[in-house]
Amino acid sequence: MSESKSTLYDVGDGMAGCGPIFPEGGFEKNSLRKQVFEHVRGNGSVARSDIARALSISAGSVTGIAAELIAAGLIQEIEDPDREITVRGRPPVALAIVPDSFHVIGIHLANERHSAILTDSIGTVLAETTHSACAPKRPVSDLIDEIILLVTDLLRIAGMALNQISAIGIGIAGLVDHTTGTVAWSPLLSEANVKLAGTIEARTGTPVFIDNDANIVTLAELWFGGGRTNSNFAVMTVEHGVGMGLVLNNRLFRGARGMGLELGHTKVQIGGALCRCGQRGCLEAYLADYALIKEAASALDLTAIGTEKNTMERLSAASKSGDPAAQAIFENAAKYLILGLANIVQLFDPGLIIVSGGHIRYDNLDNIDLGAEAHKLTLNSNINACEVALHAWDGLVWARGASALALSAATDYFTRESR
Amino acid sequence: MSESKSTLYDVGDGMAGCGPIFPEGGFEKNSLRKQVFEHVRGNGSVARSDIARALSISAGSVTGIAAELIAAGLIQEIEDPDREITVRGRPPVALAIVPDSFHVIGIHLANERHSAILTDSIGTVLAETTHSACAPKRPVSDLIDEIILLVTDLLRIAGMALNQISAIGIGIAGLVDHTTGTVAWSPLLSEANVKLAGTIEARTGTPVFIDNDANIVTLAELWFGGGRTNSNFAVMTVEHGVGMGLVLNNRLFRGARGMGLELGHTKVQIGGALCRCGQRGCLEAYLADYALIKEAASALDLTAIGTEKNTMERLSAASKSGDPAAQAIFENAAKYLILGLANIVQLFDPGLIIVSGGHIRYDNLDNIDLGAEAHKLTLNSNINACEVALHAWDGLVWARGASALALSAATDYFTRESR
DNA sequence: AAAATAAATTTACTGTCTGAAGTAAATAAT
DNA sequence: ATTATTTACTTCAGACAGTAAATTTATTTT
Repeated sequence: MSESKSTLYDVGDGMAGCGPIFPEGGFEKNSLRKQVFEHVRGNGSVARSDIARALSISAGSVTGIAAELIAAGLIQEIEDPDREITVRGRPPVALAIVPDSFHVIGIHLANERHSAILTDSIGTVLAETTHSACAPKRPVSDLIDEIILLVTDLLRIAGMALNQISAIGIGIAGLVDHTTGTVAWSPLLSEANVKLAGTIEARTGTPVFIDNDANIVTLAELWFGGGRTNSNFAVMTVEHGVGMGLVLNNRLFRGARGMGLELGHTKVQIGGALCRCGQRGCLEAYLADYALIKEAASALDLTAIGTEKNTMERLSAASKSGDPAAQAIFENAAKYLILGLANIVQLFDPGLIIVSGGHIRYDNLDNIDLGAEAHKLTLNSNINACEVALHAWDGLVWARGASALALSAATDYFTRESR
Repeated sequence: MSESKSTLYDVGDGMAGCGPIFPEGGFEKNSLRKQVFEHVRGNGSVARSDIARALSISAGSVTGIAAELIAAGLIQEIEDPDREITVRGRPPVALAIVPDSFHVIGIHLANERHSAILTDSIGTVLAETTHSACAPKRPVSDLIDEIILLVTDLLRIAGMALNQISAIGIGIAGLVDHTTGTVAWSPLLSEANVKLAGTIEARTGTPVFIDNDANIVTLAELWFGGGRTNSNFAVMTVEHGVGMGLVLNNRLFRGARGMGLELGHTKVQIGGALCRCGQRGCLEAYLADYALIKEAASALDLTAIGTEKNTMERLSAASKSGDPAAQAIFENAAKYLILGLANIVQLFDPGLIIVSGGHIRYDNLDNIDLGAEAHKLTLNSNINACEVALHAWDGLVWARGASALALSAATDYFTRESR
């Protein structure tokens, strides 16, 4: 029975390349062109012979595909930076992504503020901007104007034009159908079933892809975070609400009908605490920021002063300075966090759960071995315990995740068959 | 917002063919050979031109593939049974599976009795047998002897030899890793981490595939039950324990590491009722047969007389004849059943949940609109309500599901590329 | 009998990938 | 210095899956 542990990742992983690193000989049905491109991107710089070995394909194929990708301006031969150990034989020639072969934009739309970044083809952020957004529940046309403003601003900062952008990824809170590009419902919109992707696509002439909050955080982990080296992992987000995302086989799992994975609204108590969704016993009602604030309002005198973030900070400070009521609130929340983790393990059995979000800055979670605690609540016949990691991102997570959405689409486009 | 409903399926669906029916133009990456074979099997009898249209492939490919499959003895041209409406043009020639092109065996191993069936390539049961099994926790060698006995018996009844069997599927309670063919833990075995598939394979010289209880019930639904026409559905089983299975895109979902989907041990109450797994608050502890029997023992005088099945029948009879304590027990269980359904909807959002098991014969569940009740416990922004169906199978479900496991493997083998 | 129609087959062709043979560029041994 | 060895890369014929279009086949309608 292996050990479980909680670790706190730094932002970024300091590794070469970006994007998921596919395990050796992954049984992808993808075209070799895409596999080779992704392998180069994932590893930073690799020789043709390494690619052939890693992907178990013939050397001849690699030569041909590399030639095509070089001709298309997507990859290039480089001087191998870390090459000293001279062995016999013809020295390998390292291949690397041409960073400015294409560019994408990632946008996050939220209640208080929108953020957007512009990245090159390896995900390096070339420009970023944040606009405050205070009007909740606006009509679509207003939101579209805000998006266009973000894009214009970003392009101005980067000194680029719209036609240099290959794809735009958008993350938005609510129920989003990624495949159709529709927002079924969002706290930001007064209308329902909005074909947001299509509209922005028409306005910008650029392919647009949208997904919900939890999925883009998960994509951020897969492309730039602790999930890069894991083929299978879950992400649990604790913020204003509670969400989750799942990566299976290096791919974002979107469930049967694109919805689902609403961990925050699974019931953990019959007739339990009242949730903002109007029902009782939702996990969120015991764990999310708004639930803690509600408790804080009755237990302490932190009544409705300042923003949610501000209140959480004060509650956290009170807890850390020894206030028993504040401590009790966090302790109770931790219990339900562990219960949520245990249920994820029981249902999905991922090897790793990344707990992501600003929340974890407040609780004293570093003192708790979340993995071990969750393991206590799962069938002990579950031989391989699940690792639990905490990951405190900065405010750009969502925009980065959204850019991953765009990067992935652009990759598909540029490496598609029979060009 | 669409209506939700509960329906009670009859055993079998009375449709032609067997196996999942893939929706038109499904984006399978499978070889055309397999797609064509599965389309013919799923539809009973189809013309070449229909296949080409349904799968969006060229008529030429169908001709070639059909020729190969006919040469291999897998399919044949038949007189179209229901063909009267004569239209202009060359009449289509119907293709159908050759039923005795290959045969498989499906075995279910359980505490009280083992069952096994022998089927042809379209899943028609040619022979069945049931052996009582009373020794719990035996060493592997004993279980293997029992399996060999089942197989020998079955072959004798069918008048066939082992070398005429293309694959054997085995379903067993416990934690099973389908990919490696290992039983990590089972209530039937005194040992752990048993390489059961490999051992039986060596003994019989036939490919063997194993999976757990819940997955083979799900396979039975996918191949022979109400799930055939649904690409995405979940199965919830309520028996001695509570389990679930999930079909995504016509394929059994086995999660990240082959384990998972342990719905019965997700926690629905912190510090709740004691479960047989030793923990508190598991869904199973409120819903499974053993939990109800435990309650019945204290509320009524049904103390430990007779088998579990017997006790459940008496409890059910008491409830139906108006005993308030018995009724209260079932009412409480129904609440947790609905909670379980709601959590499945919230996490997986399948279009259909099939509640499968003998349990549903006892409760008065036909009076409850489970779909509507579960929908009350989910986010109402979940636009498409989930249908809930009850399916009372006979005792051969598991053996049928196990045979589907074998059928699917045999199909892969016979339709594989470059034979 | 001829025209129309639909099904099935044949044929030429495309794109992807492999395997084997050959070329290039370095180090090691003599 | 020359030759052998080793490894990286390239070239090319060919297998294979699949398509699209022309052709043949079988039937009904006129």
